[in-house]
Amino acid sequence: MTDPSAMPSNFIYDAVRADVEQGKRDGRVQTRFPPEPNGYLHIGHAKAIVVDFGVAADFGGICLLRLDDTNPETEETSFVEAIIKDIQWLGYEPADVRYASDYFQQLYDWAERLVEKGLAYVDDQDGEAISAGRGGFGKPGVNSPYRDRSPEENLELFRRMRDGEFGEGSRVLRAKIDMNHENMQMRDPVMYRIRRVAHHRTGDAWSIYPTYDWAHGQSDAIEGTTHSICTLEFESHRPLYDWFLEQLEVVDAPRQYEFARLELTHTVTSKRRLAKLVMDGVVDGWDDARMPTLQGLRRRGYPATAIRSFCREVGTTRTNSRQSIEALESYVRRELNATSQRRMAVLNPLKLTITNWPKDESGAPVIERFELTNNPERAEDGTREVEFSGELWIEQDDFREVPPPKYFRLSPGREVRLRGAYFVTATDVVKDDNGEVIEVLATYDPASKGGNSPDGRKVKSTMHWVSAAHAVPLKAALYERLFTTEAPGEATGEALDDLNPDSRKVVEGWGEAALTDAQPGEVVQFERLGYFATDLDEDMVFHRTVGLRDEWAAIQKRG
RNA sequence: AGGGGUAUGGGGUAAUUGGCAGCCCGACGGUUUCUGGUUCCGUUAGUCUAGGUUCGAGUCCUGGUACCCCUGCCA
Repeated sequence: MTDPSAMPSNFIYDAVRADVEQGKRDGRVQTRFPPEPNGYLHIGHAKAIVVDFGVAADFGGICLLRLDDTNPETEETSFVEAIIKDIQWLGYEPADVRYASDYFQQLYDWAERLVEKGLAYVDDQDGEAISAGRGGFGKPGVNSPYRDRSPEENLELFRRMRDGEFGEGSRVLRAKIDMNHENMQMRDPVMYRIRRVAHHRTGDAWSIYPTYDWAHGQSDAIEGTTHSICTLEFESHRPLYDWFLEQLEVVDAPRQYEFARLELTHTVTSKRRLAKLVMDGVVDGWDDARMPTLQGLRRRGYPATAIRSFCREVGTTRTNSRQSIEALESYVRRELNATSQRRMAVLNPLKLTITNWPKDESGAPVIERFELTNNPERAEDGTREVEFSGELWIEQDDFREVPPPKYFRLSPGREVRLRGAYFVTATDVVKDDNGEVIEVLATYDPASKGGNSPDGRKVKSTMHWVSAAHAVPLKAALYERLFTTEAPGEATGEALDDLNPDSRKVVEGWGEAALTDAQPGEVVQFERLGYFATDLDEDMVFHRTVGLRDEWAAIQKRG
């Protein structure tokens, strides 16, 4: 069990702690993460995973993965595989993998029991009639004309439903509760419907399928779940959850607790809308680095640890709220700053020529090698060797012919440091026919070798660079927000209206040779440019994970 | 309209259950720095509202207000 002082402070932990201290269920704690295998996991699921697995781990209990596969029309085995992988990537290992479909027989037997007790009946009405009969808010419902069938007749009809004697949609099994109940969920909810669709696991074995309400609590009970944690929209289902377990006389029944789901600015988590992005070709796929799916975030280079600590930090409450995407990014930066290797790369190259750079006997420019630190936060990461010569690439942003106020980088007459190498002073520029600067001429101070001047003079800026003769070509995918508005979907009701056409831009640049050693999926910091993840598939393509906090950008913004 | 929930600085979230409103993100100012990154320090600003109980209220009571969820044979 985790040290209590290190545990999150919220109502769920309070409830679980109270149960444990009172010795309920022998102090056992068991949770489950119950996704429907009809799509990929996204950042919203990450919070549920962190809560479900976290509570279990903190109290020395276990957490199962249960695929809630009660609707055969939308579910696929491929999603199951992806879900398991994503959970493991996040850093959790389910104590067991179960399926609601494992319990179809038990669920069916229990349903017969309710029929026999007169607590469930077969309704021959169609969906429209059932809906109409349910009444409305403040308006009572009316009993189905089939509500008072005898248990014997119901049992016979229910078995014939199971045996596939009736057409799809022609009959349902409903719980017999109260058509006048103030809670709509209690107005004789449907427990089984007829579906002549192959199920991804049970095939054609069943022609009736349990609904969420009938399957969920009972599955929890079968598994021995003690605390069934779900999101707020299921709150009104809780009385029904309890009712079923009570009628079945389950001892030590699980209890349901609801928390607010995670919402993020600039982020869509509706499965329908994400699917549309994929279908319309707006993104390359579910693992496109702009997608909020766990696969997308992983491809973008978000560390699983950052996602986990973010989810812990936002907490578990019953208050609907929306987190800013910047908050998530700040966790990503914190993690990456501590762990990522530093490399120099130039995305918008501008040539810098050192006019007083020496040549060797053959007339070729001298090549020097410098040892550069891999990570200033972590000395044990060591150094790497980088070639330096008189022809370099620097970032276009790092030079201004006419420097604005507070601009510290290179401009004519100003001296700056090339990181780890020399002090250089810009002396002149070369322009093209349009008057654009295409080359900067500079002189270097041989005494400043290694990056410090023996006379102790200071420079205000240190810039990154790559040697033109030694640089390797690379591509970088730069990302802007996929959605322009803060809360897509709110203004128009349709997220896709707010799409940002410039959400991805690919640029070609130059990087130091050491970048070719980066492992697929590894995130490196391009100094001053931000964090980039090496692509898993393509050669020398980097995804921008997040930028650096940039004070100069803030100065510019302020004007 | 009926039922169920929720309200704490700009955003998020705590408060030993009636006892000094704390923390994270951001913003701002300074510090450190061979990354305008990082570090460190500081500033800013809050209990939805109107009453009530109390020595004392974010917490309890009463009345408002705002927002969320519920009328699938989805989950």
